[in-house]
Amino acid sequence: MAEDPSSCIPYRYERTTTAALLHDQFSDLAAEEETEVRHSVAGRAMLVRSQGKIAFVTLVDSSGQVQLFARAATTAKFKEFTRLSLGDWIGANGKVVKTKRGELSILVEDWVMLAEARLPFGDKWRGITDVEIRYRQREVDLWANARSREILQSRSTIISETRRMLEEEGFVEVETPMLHPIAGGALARPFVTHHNALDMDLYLRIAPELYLKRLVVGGFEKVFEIGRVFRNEGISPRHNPEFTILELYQAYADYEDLMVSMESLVSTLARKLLGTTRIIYQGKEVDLEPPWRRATLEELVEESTGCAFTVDTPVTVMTEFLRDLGTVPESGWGSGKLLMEIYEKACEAHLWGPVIVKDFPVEVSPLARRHRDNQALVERFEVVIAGRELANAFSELVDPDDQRSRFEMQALRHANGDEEAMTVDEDYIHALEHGLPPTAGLGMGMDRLVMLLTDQPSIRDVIAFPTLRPQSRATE
RNA sequence: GCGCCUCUAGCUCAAUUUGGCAGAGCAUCGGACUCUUAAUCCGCAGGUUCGGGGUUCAAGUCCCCGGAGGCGCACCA
Repeated sequence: MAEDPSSCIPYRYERTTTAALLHDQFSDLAAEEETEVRHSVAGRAMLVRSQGKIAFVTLVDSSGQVQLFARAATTAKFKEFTRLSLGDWIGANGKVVKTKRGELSILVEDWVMLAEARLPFGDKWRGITDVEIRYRQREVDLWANARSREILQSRSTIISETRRMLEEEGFVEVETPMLHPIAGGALARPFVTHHNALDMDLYLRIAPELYLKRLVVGGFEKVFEIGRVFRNEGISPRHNPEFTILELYQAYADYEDLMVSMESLVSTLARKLLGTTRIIYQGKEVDLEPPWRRATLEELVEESTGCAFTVDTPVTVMTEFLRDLGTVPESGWGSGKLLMEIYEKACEAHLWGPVIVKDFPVEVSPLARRHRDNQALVERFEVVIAGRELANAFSELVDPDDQRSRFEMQALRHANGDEEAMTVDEDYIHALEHGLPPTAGLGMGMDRLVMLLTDQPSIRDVIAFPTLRPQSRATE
């Protein structure tokens, strides 16, 4: 039997405190004061300052950092201690003291190597900035750059707080299939995979929407799911092929109810995370304090273009206008799609928000219920913050016949080459025939919410392992 | 997919508008140092300047081809 080469590394280490706890408990210690309190800490040696017969190491753990103070006379394996590399994991034990300069420290008596960092970790002051390393070797980025850790920590907090708040409101968290026989619930190109035993193609889900509403049919009056969805589209600072979505459905409610829910959810998260609703995103202030501005899509289009376009505006007029904006409309686009395009081209990016944009054309909303006052529109709203769509919600379409004709319209487009269009989902229509009560539903991109609340310009910074082009052999 | 920009030591970056011996800080390695905070000081070592071709007496620098990445546009959340 070969000997375990890491036999000098212990299998466990019993630490008695963390960096943050030490600072909490011993902040009023005077400089040069030595306590009799003994503690064990563990973490990574980030800086080593060796000075002859004494040495200092800055130890970093997930809570923060604390200094280790070693003396040749009293510290075990002192010589080895002074030769620690940046990044080595160690456990150290000793009394809690403050140095002459007033730095809280563990006066190390005994310590043990927990893992060696064999590979270099970059500039100790500037960390790592090369995106190749930052994203491809995320473990290096995470410990070289404290901010990267903080962002992922915030992501975790945002998602768990969201979950907690929804549960408090009586929502039940559920899980629905990731593998769909029909990719539905959103307008997007899916990833295709194959099931061997059934010999059938399956699609990675582009949205959990249809299954969640089937659960409402089944009697779950308030459900939500926080999970990954997959869309086979380009990669950009705001798009990752897999991203995390929150979807929730509430029976007996309409889209007006969800506007209030959104305001409350997002502003509460901001207060929890940042202590304020007045946040800074990329140098500009956004005030998330409710109520948010509410305006219809048509109002906003008029505001930014000066033209009172509606779904009743002749197709030729809007086509002409879009051409002037530099967009070539496709032949199948009706007035609703054209209006939506004008909004997205001329309007959305300029809305700093938060703005609740409401009442969309029925043509671009195949799953939303018709507006109670205008049959050409649907009761749908999007939340726009910092020029980006953060959430999309509507009063759900509950009528199976209307749903079928909407699906058929989509299927026609799909047949004409629009790969993002839906196809007819008979199982879903069947479910609606069992009766979906009045229901409101919402989808929110959690990654974008994290970007907003952590002031990050790129979605890659809020995802631990973002999708990257495979590394080519040429660079290896 | 199209446009703009970037690539130099392990890391972070220099290398004059107008080509002239490829450098610094940190990290590594050797040494000094009993209160440091990116410790300091002395010393050693460290390079296919992304790859290939061209112009030139001379190319990191100029030109062409290719590669990798970033940003913007487009689709979406």
